[in-house]
Amino acid sequence: MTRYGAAHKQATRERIVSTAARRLKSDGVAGSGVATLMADAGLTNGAFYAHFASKEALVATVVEAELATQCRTLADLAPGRAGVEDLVRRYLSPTHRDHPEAGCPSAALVEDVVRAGAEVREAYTSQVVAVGEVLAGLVGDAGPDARARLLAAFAGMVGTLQLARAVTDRRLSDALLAHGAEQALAAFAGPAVGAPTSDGTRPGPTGDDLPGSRP
Amino acid sequence: MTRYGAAHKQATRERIVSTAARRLKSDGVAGSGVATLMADAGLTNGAFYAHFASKEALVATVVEAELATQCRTLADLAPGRAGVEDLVRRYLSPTHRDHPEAGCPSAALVEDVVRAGAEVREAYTSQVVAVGEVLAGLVGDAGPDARARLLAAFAGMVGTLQLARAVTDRRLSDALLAHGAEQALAAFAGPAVGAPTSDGTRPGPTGDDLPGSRP
DNA sequence: TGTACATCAGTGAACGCGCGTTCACTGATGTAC
DNA sequence: TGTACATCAGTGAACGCGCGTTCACTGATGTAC
Repeated sequence: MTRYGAAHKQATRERIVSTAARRLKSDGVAGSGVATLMADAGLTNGAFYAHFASKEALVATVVEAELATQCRTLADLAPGRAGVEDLVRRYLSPTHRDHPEAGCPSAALVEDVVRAGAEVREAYTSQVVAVGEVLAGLVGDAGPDARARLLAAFAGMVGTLQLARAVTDRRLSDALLAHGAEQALAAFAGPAVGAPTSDGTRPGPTGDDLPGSRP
Repeated sequence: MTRYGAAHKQATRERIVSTAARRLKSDGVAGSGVATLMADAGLTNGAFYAHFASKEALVATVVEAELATQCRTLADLAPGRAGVEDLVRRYLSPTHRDHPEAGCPSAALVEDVVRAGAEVREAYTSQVVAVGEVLAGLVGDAGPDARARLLAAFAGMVGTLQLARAVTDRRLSDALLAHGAEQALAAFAGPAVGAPTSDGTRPGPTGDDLPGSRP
C-alpha cells in the first residue's frame, strides 16, 4: 500500500506549490529554474517530475492555487463600501508594492500568463472569473455585467501596482498608489458615477451603487 | 575616415532597435534571444556587440525609445476631452489588445522592467515622467500632482489591457476593455469626481476638470 | 516481537540544448596617389 | 582614370553556463509472516 503515510507525498506537493508561488511571483517564470524551485522546498531537482509533468504544469497549478487563495481572501472582506475601501487601501499600499512574493499573483505574473501556453492561460481565466464573482458579491451588484465591470476596476489596480513597482522614484511611486486608490474607489463605486453627462451635470448614485461615505 | 558613408552604422543600430522593440514587446525579454533579435534586423548574432555593450543595454535603449515615441504620439492628440477620448478608445481597443508588438511598451514590458537592472529601470522611470507631463498638457491640468494623477489613470489602462490579453475568453476580454474605457475616462476627467462625499452627494467638476461632454 | 522484504519518494549525475558573449576572420567600402 | 591599400561593419564558429528533463540508484518506510 502507501508508504510514508497516506498524506506524505501530497504534503510535499503542496509545499512545492506554496514555495514556488513566492519564488515565481518574485522572480518570474523565466527567472525561476526548476532546481531553484525545488531547493526552496528543501528538495533536489530530480524529485520534481514525481510531482509535475513539466514546469508549465507547475506554473498552471501555482496560478490556479494563488488566484483561488485570493478569492478566499476577498470573500472574507466586509460586504459593501467598508470592504471595498479595505481592499483598495491594502492592495495599493507600499507594503504590497514592496513584497511581490507575498502579493497579488496577477500583478506579479499577468505578463507571464499572456506569454504562457493554453494550460496556464485557461487556469488563469477560470480563476479570474471567480474573482469577478466574489467582487460582485462584495459590492452587492447582481447586474449582468457586474463581473466584467468590477474586474476592470481590479485590473486598474493591477496596472497601478505594476507601474509603482517599476518606477525607481519612490515619491512618484507613492503618489501613483495614492491616486490609483482614489480612482479605484470611484471605479468600484459604480459605472455611470464620475462621468459627466452631456449637459455637464453629474448623475447621482444608481441602484447598483454602494451605500456609504468616504472620509 | 568613416567607411560605408557616415550614417551607415547608425542606421543599422536604429534598425536593430526598432525591430527589437517589436520582438521584445511580443515575446518578452527572456523570450527574445540575441541571435533572434539580430536575425529580425537581417544580421547575425556576432554583430550585436559592435552596437551594444550587452543585451541589457539594448533593452534599456528600446524601453527609452519606445516610451519617447509614445510621448510623441500622445503629444499629437487634440487637447482636452476629445483627445482623451481618442486615447482611451484606441488604447483599450481589440486591435491594441491583439497586437502587442505594435502597442504600448508599458503594457508589454512593465513586468520585465520591474525585474530588470538599474539601467533599464531608470530609463523607464525618466520616460514615464515625460509621459505624465504630456498627459498633463493634454488635459490642461497644471496642478502639482497632475502628473501622478494622470499616470495613475494611464496605469489603470495598462492593467486592463494586460488582463484583457491574458484571458482566453474573448467575450470577457471585450467586456474588460469596454468597462475599463469607462473607468479610464472618469479617472482622466478629474480627482474628486465620482467619489461620493461623506453626505452622499457628488461634487461637481473642479477647475482642473476637462470641459466637454460624453455621448 | 523480530526479521526479510517490497515499495517508492527523493537523490544527484548526466543528457542535449539554447543562451549571452567572444573572437579570428572576411570582404565591401572609400582613400591615396 | 586605375590600382593598391587601410578600414571596419558584419560573419559565423566557438566558449562556458544554466536550463528543463531523464534515469539508475538509494534508503527510509510500512508490511508480511
